[in-house]
Amino acid sequence: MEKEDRPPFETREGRSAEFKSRLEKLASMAADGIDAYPNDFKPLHSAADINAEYGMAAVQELEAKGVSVSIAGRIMAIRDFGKASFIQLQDNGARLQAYVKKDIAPGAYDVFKRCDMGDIVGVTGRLFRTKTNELTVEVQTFRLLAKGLHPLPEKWHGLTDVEARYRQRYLDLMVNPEVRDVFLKRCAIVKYIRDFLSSRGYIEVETPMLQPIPGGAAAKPFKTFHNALGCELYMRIAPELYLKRLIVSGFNRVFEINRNFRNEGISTQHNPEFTMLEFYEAYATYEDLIALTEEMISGLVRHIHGSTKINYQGTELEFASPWQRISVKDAILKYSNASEDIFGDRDKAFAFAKGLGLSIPDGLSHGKALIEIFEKVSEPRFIQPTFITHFPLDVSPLSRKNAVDQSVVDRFELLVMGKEIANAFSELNDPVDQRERFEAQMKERGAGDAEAHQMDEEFVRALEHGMPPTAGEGIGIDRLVMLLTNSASIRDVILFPALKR
RNA sequence: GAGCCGCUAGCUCAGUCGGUAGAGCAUCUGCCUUUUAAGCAGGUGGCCCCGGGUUCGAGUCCCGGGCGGCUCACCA
Repeated sequence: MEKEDRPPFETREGRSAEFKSRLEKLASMAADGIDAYPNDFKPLHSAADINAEYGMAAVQELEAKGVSVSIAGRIMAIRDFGKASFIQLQDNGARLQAYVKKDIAPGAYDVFKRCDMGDIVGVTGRLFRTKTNELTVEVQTFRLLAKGLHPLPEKWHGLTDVEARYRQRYLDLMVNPEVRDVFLKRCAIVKYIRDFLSSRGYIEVETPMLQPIPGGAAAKPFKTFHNALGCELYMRIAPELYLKRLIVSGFNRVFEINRNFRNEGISTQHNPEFTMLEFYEAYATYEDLIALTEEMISGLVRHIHGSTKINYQGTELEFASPWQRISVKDAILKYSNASEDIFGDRDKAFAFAKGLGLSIPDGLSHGKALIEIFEKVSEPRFIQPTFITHFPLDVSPLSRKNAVDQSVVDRFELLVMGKEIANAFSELNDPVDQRERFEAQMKERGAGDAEAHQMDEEFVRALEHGMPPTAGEGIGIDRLVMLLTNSASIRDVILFPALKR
């Protein structure tokens, strides 16, 4: 909409009575020469520090010391007594009460009377304890630092409308402390992982998000266009092929924590952009990564929860290692009445899959059919952390073949609550084999599999320069955070999840 | 993409059988100088998501659409 089409700011439709009343207070203060948005107030203390230092201090101790503080924060509650008021200030997630009395600081009181819930203010004064023993600042000076024009969500119920919480996440974070906690935990989780890998000699890198050929996973990409280059580019679906180029380059251990983009469905488990950790270690195998994964994640769970046991949506999960291991084949045999010959005979696999009610296109590869069967009969059964190993060759075009059974690869997926948390394999570093795998993928692409991997000549060329034997792994950070914060939806661990409009 | 559910005041929610649209909090006015969802009295505030239809009359019934949630499908 053009500016001219809009009614003036003050009278714009949809503005609440509160909004207008606050604008009037702004005007009244402007008339008195009070700046509603000054930037020269420097708080010397934080609410958290004051609580930590004096939260336990006795009344006599406070009075003897005469502790003066200056803090800033958002007014979250006002209890007004006419000529004195208690206000709750929220500062960086911590709260501290302040007491504003007319006779102590008449000027301050005059400004305060034109402040509202949600305004950000700065106060100075001495600490004391109220009758009910609450640590409180007796306000000597009071300044408005930023006027809020909208009322806060209701103080008791908070903001519960899910859509409003996602669209106006700042309000959600402001008034729902448990939401703030989720994102603080997310930060701690990512930091732990960074520190863990860094301490093992991994270097953190950033590789392209805009890629000419989207590779490293099977997924539908977002397409975009670069004007100056005059070419189509894709938002990455995985960083894998670039990280392996770095292993070729001589960085023996690299990792990246960053966004991937997949143009697919949205659900409680899927957001179009999501955060992935990928790490690659030269001279390691997928077996080494099993050990590393157990150590990293069980350590992480202990770090975040103080124990390796967590409760996720009513289910007890035990992360103390070692975790269960089972091959795709054994998992199918264990949880279905499949006969062993479905693994050697494509037609039998298809017949069995159809018997399960799976609709699989005729062109599908044998291995893909087996994975469909696995996902249907076995995957949901793995609640406790479990490594699923030895995936079919043709669903793993970037993995190294198993030395004993050439129909499977040296790969594992980590399942928790029946959901994939990690995916790792010994990397394919034979450029001839890699080219053949890509060619096989292109054939499947031609047969109608839009997610089959594309040929990436530049990547093969890098392998042709020699990549050391390497193992690599990807861990979905959002899903890991969901587990560790007991979140049912991925949107609860993403600050601004994808929404329409 | 399909099925189910939701959308009413700034927020949280009622709204019966189709008959003048409600409460609590917030806000405004008055009283109140130790409150803890402070209290008391009084007031303001509505595109009932949007568009059609049925009806004397629609927040309510019917049809279509929008946005969101959950489940399923796809995917990590």
